[in-house]
Amino acid sequence: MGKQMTEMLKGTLEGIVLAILAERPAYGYEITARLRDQGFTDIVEGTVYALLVRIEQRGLVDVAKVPSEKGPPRKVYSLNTSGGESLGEFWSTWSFLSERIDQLHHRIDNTKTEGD
Amino acid sequence: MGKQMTEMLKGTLEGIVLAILAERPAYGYEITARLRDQGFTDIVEGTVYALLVRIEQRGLVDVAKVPSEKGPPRKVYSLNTSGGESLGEFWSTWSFLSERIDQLHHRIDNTKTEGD
DNA sequence: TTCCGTACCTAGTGTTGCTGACTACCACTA
DNA sequence: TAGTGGTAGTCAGCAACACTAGGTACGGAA
Repeated sequence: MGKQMTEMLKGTLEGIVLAILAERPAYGYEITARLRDQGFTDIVEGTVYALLVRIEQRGLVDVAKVPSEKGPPRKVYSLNTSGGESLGEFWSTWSFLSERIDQLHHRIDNTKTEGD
Repeated sequence: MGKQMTEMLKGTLEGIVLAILAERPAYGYEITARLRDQGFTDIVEGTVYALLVRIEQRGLVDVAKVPSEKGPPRKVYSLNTSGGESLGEFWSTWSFLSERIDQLHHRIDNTKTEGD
């Protein structure tokens, strides 16, 4: 997907992962797989794990170790109250940015169309 | 606006500035002012100038020095063909990301509402 | 035993926006 | 003359974050 996507994910990937956890608890390997299913094919595990460490240290998630039949124990993350608030802030920041960028997009379309 | 916005602007601010230049050519100080008018109150001049240097080095803009009555000469930037293409890539990357995040947002709303 | 899929972790790198300065030009004022 | 404020651009250093490119560990299949 390229460099542009990489840069654009900064700041949004955390929100995306929080949102995924808001749907239901999940562990790192699973989150990576879900991201890939949703089209973020280039996201690598290392990125997700580092992100999970960060949000755990900030206390946005609760962690439970669950044994797996197919490998090492899973660290299942679930969004707690603090994480829910953080997700709320993410949505408002995202909305702010999203609205302004969409405004720009439409203004430029008009500029092109009207040639003014 | 906080740290979250700072991170989220990484990767999008360049596209925003390209979009502003697509409306009409502008110089750094003016771009900063326009950004502030549009609600990006915390964006500082240094950030914009550094960004302009980058996109100039990548050949996305043409530059013209125009004397100013009120200070040093202005560097007026205008989007060239290459910049237009880059802006196009920005829109497609943005659309991709935007769609997926909005999908997540709606899914979570449904999760909350239906409580399932 | 070796390989593969699962599951997690880490050191180092590059890009980017911010902080907090600075230079330079001009007009106005004490 | 010196000082102030608005305009216009530049720079060094910092923090945050996604990526690169590895690594460990477990279990089952070849």
